[in-house]
Amino acid sequence: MKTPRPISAPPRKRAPSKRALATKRRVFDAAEKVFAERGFDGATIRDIAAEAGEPVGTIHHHGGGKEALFHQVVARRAETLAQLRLTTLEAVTSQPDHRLEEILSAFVRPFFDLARDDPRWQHYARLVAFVSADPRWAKISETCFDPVAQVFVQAICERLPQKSKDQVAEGLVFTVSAMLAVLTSQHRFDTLGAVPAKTSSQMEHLIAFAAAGFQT
Amino acid sequence: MKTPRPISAPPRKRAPSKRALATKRRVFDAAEKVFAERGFDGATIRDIAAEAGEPVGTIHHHGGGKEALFHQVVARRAETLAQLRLTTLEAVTSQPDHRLEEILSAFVRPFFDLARDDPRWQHYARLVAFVSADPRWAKISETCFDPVAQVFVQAICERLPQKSKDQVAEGLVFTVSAMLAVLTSQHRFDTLGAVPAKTSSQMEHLIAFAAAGFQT
DNA sequence: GTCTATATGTAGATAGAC
DNA sequence: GTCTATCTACATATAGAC
Repeated sequence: MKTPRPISAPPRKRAPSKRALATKRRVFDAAEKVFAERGFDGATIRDIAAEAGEPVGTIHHHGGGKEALFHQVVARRAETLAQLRLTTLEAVTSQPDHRLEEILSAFVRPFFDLARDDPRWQHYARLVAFVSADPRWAKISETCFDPVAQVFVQAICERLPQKSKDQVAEGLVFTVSAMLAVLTSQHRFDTLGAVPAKTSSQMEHLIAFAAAGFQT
Repeated sequence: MKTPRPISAPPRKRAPSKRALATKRRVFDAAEKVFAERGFDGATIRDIAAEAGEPVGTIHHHGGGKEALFHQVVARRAETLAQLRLTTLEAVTSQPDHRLEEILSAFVRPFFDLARDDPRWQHYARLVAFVSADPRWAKISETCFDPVAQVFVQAICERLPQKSKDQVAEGLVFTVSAMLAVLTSQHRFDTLGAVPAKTSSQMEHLIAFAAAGFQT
């Protein structure tokens, strides 16, 4: 049972100061970058501390241990991404004659747009790729990303009534895999293709590729 | 300059005994499994030793250090996979009216077939997924997998003359990403779809999906 | 909240007996 | 080739001064 806190008594936990919040943000940004570059096991608290310009103890204080820090860093931007995807989808599906490409774009494009200019979102994309690939983090995926994916599966099903939910889910997994490759594995394209490609056009190509695949 | 070894002098390196070769194979199989489950940084020499049922020193003796061991384990099965893909492709392109699906199948199917019954090839698939995703191992990908991928890019280009090499390379990266997802991330499909899907049908769906994407 | 110092465990690697 | 014992380094985590 929760006991309400008397107005005059000292709060159990004071609101953090502006300075403390700024420190925490620096710690999280640094963790995001280091985890993205080296993965969970390859990253060390000391690397993160050096990147943040903070002593090692501070990382533990704000992160609550390596694994808790990892969880929090992944969850931190998930809500922003989810909202952006859902409002974009809403704008599409409110049109009676919307196209499949627009639905897929609502899923893929927000992530590209965020990552295009902000290096922190580029780090986050790499982090998401790690989380998606490793069964060890399946629980994080389920809470942070699957609910929105389910909404998109539903939207695609309504647009393609002849397809089963399983077929659509399958196609979305294909699409997400390719999306993460574009966001995080530029080197793969550069070694196979003739000229280095631009991410923005890759995104358009991916949407067209996937739309054709879904409609098979 | 190489000095030829006189027939009567002792060789610099004796041929390994049958027993030594068997030990080495056990070490590599164990390393393959542990690296696949935990990634390079998450795996430890001691885990590998325990899995192989060998003392720690033996792992170093046959592997030559953690990173060298990793390289060797990835390279070990690459040649088998490459040959199987190339001969399958050969059989397809020797037919004058072959279909795009058959080319893609020649790339995707051998890996599925090997992994279907042999757990060691399943481990290897996970390992390849790790290697493909991490820029840190880009050099390994370039030597082990890119040459064959180039051949397939060429074959697809000849089948789709209206497409540029870059477009085809892009599509193949999309396809490889999705293929590795099917081979290694069954949990992704299970949480999104309604019923757990079978890998073999997923492979067929992937080929159809990708073929439609290429022909857009 | 911040920082220093330290406790405790375990990593990769090797030397040398067998 | 195989195995035991050990070296050295660095990991996470925490205790306690400020």
